[in-house]
Amino acid sequence: MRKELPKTYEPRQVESGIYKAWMDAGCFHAEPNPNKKPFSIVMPPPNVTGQLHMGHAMDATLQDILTRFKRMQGYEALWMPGTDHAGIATQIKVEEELRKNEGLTRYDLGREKFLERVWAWKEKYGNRIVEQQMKLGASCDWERQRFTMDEGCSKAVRETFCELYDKGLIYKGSRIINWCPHCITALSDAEVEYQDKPGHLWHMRYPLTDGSGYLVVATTRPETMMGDTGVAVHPDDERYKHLVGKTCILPLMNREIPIVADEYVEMDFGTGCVKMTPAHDPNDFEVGLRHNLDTIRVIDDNGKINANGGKYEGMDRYECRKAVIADLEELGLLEKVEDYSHNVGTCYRCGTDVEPLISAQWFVKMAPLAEEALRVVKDGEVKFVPDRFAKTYINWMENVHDWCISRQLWWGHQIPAWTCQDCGHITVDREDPTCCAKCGSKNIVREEDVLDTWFSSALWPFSTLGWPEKTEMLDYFYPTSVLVTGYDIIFFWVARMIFSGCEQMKKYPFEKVLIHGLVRDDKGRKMSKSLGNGIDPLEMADKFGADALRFNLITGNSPGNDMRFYVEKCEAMRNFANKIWNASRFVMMNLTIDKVELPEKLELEDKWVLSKLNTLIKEVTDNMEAYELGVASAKVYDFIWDTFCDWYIELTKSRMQGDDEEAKIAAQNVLCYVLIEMLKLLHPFMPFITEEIYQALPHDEKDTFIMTSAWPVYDEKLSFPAEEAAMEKVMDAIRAIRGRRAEMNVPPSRKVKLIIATEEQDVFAAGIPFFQRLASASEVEIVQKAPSPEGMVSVVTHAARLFMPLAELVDVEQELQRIAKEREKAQKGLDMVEKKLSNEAFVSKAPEAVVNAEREKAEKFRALIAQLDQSAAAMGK
RNA sequence: GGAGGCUUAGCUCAGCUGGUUAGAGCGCCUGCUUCACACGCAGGAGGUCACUGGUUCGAGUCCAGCAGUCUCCACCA
Repeated sequence: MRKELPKTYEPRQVESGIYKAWMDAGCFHAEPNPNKKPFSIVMPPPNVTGQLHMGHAMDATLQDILTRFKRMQGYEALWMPGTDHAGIATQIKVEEELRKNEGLTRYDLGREKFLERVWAWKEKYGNRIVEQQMKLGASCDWERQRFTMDEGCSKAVRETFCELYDKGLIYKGSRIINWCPHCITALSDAEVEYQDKPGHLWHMRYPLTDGSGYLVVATTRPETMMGDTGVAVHPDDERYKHLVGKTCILPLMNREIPIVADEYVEMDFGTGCVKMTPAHDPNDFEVGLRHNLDTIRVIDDNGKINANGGKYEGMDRYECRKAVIADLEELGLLEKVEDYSHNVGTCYRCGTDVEPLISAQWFVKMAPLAEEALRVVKDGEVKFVPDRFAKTYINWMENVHDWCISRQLWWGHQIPAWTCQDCGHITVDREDPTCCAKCGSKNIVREEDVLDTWFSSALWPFSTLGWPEKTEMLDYFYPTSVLVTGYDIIFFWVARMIFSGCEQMKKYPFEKVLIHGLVRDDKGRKMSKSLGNGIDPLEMADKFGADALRFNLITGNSPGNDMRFYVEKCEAMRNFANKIWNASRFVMMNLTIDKVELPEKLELEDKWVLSKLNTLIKEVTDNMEAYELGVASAKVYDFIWDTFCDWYIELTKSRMQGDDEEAKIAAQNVLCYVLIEMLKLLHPFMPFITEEIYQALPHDEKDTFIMTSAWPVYDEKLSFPAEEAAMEKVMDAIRAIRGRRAEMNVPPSRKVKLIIATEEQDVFAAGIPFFQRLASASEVEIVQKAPSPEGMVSVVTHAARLFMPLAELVDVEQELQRIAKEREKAQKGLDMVEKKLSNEAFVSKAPEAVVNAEREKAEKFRALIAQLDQSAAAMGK
């Protein structure tokens, strides 16, 4: 059963096997269990088109750590996985393939055939990202894996749509929306990214109809002027007051348009006259409504000028811009051109400039939904970690506009609405209707559009648990415990899940939202395809191990903050894994026990390490529960490397390599015990190596896997503060000797007798073997009274004076100087502490524990100074 | 225009509810083939915690202001 371990840990050789073993044993599966408390996370569904990137890796690692931690704590822990159909992204991908391979467009195939192709594509590639997550060790309940367009989710979408429609919270209307001429679909506000782009402000003359002159309007978008249906000025603007109510002539179109007064106009921007294009600008649209202006759309769905654009018909919008300018110039109507940089909305999928245009679309009425969604966050029922993101959320939710949910795509949930060709009534139903609900006509036509992808993801926390059916899963796991995601999708997703949960379930979807930052490259740039600076997480996992990658991604960074990815850090974490590996090899070397049991008689060093471990358990648990995963992992790292490897293992060597069988077995037991507990604490972070080692160690029969074993708990009986302090005194002395020897270039191979003068003879007596092994002492003598310093190199700690007969290295003068220097340092420390203690206010106001700690500190300094003085005095002779 | 983050060792970052002699990784310097590990061991150098005030017995940590920097939201044609 016990395996021989190779000298270097080879993650590649063990990871997939371990993962398979977990899967085969059904370790990740969760079921409603009345005897356990539920813990649940729904995975942000990655796009089926997606390739795993560092952001996914971090997101998944965080969720996996939380899930594994809670599972070990005895919760019924569900991590619900799935993928997103990703409307635009997937459709574009398949369309591209179609064009490249067969020279066809989706229109050539027709809706039905095209959708068959997309489904086929999804079947072929859609699971790629899932397999990639498995490589990282994601402990999802894969049996429950969902897809936003599977039967259940589709049912949830339809139910939600119908309910909201019936409540009047979904409506169809003609509004100004954001249109992507490349993707040829409407977008929601959230899907528009604004970029500062250099442009121009063109000043154009619009002649007055009465021939008395002209107005000058300033615009960044001359190509929309064919759609102008008015000019607006500010009501208080003295320059133009006399013109309000009159008309002017729209150049190039020779259309008479009214001059209106509206407060929207800023008097001191541009010329104070604004051309009104209600069909292509949201502000103009509002003004148009107030003044009854016509709405003339001049740009079509492809971004080309339509028939309303007169002679410009058929031109691309930017081509048209040039033509319009040229024509105006020729007519002498272009007054001037200024450079002007302004924000241009672009499509978050393809980067094309978004065209605001008026269009008939479906919307979710947000104001009523936002109310409860705001309340649950403001009242703290849903908490953001870190909580500053609650502010971001609240601010957005308070200013939210109606959500445009219709998309002119084929891949997605088709809107369940049928328009009657006879009476115009719209029938919305859970079952496909055969006739108009109002007039009974069979002449009804279904909406072509599909819903925004985020409409279905908004339902994810309950649709994946079976809603709209009443299921046990829903009962047990909803609301979910925590949602983990990046700050970049708070608006897209988190906000929408919250109001959807509140509305459909009458209960918020999760209690906590753990927000993480972006993983950037080593120069702090966003990783992106176009920059080519992305680092493939799987490549890193392959090279350094999934554990090293995971540890890298969470150690030493904090929630909500971006991090930079350094390959070197992966290396360091790989080294850490190897360190654990070798520590385990040491423990297993000459292992003679089959069962781990703490011995009755514990040595000083045993109590020291157990006590430290006990503290670690408490702290790490607290940190994990507070979502301070980076701090928790760093503490485990420090304990393993420093406390366990650099000290405890070394401290056990004298027993391990000695002749006392009983002592050897005791040491083995403590070593094994501490190692296993450490591995448990590390397991959520580094699942593979901890499992691999656990399998090789004697362990509790009922825990087949470390991943199913219980999380360590703080144990009062294993707390030994006195022994901890005593051991530290010995360690201090060892460090001091090592330092002293290094300073004088005494090689470790040169063993020297050590004389320890101390009041605490018992403590140091227990440390004798350690001085021999770790401080190159040939023999150790413990005395009460210091020996003559003649021919001795000495070093002092607060608890002891240490002497080494190294006559040829002794330089009394130098020695005295060194002592003086150390004394000065100690005195400084003492002064500081004494100053505090002599401060009446400090003593009376600070907590007793703090004051006592200061007193102890003062004692230590005094002791150290006393020792130094004795040494100096002895030498002065 | 509004909101927020960041500023701590040469580099990248931790530092949770105020009490440490301010930490880590990498890098750097000096030793070491010590029988778990050179993906290692021991020792060391390196920081007025951006700046200015305030609160407090006590501030890297809280408050105000200021500078630099980054991000998000809104947006005046």
